[in-house]
Amino acid sequence: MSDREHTDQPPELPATSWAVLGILSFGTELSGYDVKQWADQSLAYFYWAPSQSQIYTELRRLEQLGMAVSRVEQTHAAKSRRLYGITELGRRSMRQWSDEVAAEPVVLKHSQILRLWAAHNGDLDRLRESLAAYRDEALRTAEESGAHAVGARREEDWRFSGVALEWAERFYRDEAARIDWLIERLKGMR
Amino acid sequence: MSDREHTDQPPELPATSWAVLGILSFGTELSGYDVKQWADQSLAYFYWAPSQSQIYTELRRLEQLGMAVSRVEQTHAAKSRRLYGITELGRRSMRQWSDEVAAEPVVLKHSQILRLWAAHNGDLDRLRESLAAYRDEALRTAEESGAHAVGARREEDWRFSGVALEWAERFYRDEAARIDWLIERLKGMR
DNA sequence: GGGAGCATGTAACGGGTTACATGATTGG
DNA sequence: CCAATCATGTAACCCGTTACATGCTCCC
Repeated sequence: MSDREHTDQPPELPATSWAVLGILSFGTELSGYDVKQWADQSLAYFYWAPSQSQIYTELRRLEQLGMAVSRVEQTHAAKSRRLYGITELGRRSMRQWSDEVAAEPVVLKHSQILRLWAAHNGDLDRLRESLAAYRDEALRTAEESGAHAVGARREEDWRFSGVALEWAERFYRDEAARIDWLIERLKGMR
Repeated sequence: MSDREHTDQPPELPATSWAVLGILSFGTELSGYDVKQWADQSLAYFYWAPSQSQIYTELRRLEQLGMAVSRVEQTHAAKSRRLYGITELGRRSMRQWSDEVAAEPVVLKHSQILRLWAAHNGDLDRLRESLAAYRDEALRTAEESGAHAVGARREEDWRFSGVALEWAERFYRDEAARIDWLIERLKGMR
C-alpha cells in the first residue's frame, strides 16, 4: 500500500496541466480567471501563457482526475465563481512529476533569429531596426520579471518561484546583450 | 501591375512554411529528406525541428501556392526522389515576409525553470542534478552550433545563417552560465 | 544477407488557439 | 450610464506530432 505510493507513476499529462496544478500548489484557492492572472505574471516569463479557455479545460481535467476540487463561491445574489484547490492526490502527483518525470526538452522559437537566418532575402536595415526594437522589449521584460521576483520573495512558499523570476530577469538581460552583440556583428555586412 | 508587387502582402502562412521556404531560398534543389537534414543542422538551434511528415506537407503547400516547384529525379531504375526548388514568386514572398510581416513573439518553454518554479514540491537535490545535466547539454549544443557556424561561413549566401548559428552558440553558452549562476543561487536553500 | 540510411507518405490524434456568446459588478 | 474588468464557457479549427506503412540502395 505505502509501496504503491512510491512506485506509481503520475499520469501522463501535458506540461500545461502540471503548470496549472503548480499554480494551485501554492495553496490558495483560485478561480480560472485568477489562475490566468497568476500565469501571466510568472509562468509567462519562462514558459508561456496558456489561453483563458485552455485554463478552464485544464482545471476541469484536474478535478476529474481528483487532483483538484472545486466549490462554488456565492459572492453576490446573482454572481458566483468556481474556486479550485489542490487535493492531497494533487500534491503527491506534483511531487512525483517533479522527481520522477524527465524534463521535456527546452523549446525555443526565436522568430527574430529566424529572420536573421534568412536575411539574404530582404532589407538588412529593416532587420536592424526590428532587432533594436526587440532589444528594448527584452529589457522591459527583464524589468518586469525582476519586479515580480521581488513580490514573490516576500512569501516563504514562493521562494523558488522568486528565483525562477530572477532567472527570467537574467535571461532577458542576456537576451538584450546578445542582440547588442548581434547588431555590432552585423556592422559592415550587407 | 508593378505597383501590386510592392503593395501585396504575402499570404498568411505559419512560420513553419516560411522556415521551409527559407531553406529552399538558399538556392539548392532539395528533397523533403534533405530539407529535414538542413533544418536539423540550422533551424533547430534557434527555432525548432519540424517533423519529417510536416516538411512534406509544407512542401506540397508551397508548391500549390506557386512558391516552389518540384521535379522527379530518377536516380536509378526503380528509385526516384522529388526535388523542390524556389520560384520567383517564392523569392518575392520571402522578401515581403522578411520586410513587412511583423515578427511573432519569441516563444520560450523552459521546462527546467518550470520545475524550479514548482520546487517547493519535490526534492531539491534531484533538481540540482537535473540542472547540472542540463548545463552540460547546453554546452554541447553550443559547440555544435559553433561547428555548424564555421561550415556556414564558407558560403557567401549563407553568411547570415552563419551569424544566426554564432548567435545560437552564444545563446547556449549564456544558458549554461545562467545555470551555473542558478546552482550557486540555490546553495543553502532548502 | 542484413542493417543503416534514403525516401515518401497516410491516418489518427491531441494540444491549444481564436472567435464567439453571455452576463454580472464596479467605479468614474 | 457606460466602460472596464470579472467570470465562464462552447465551437471550430489548425498546426504539428506520433505511429505506421512501404520500399529502395549502399556497404559491410
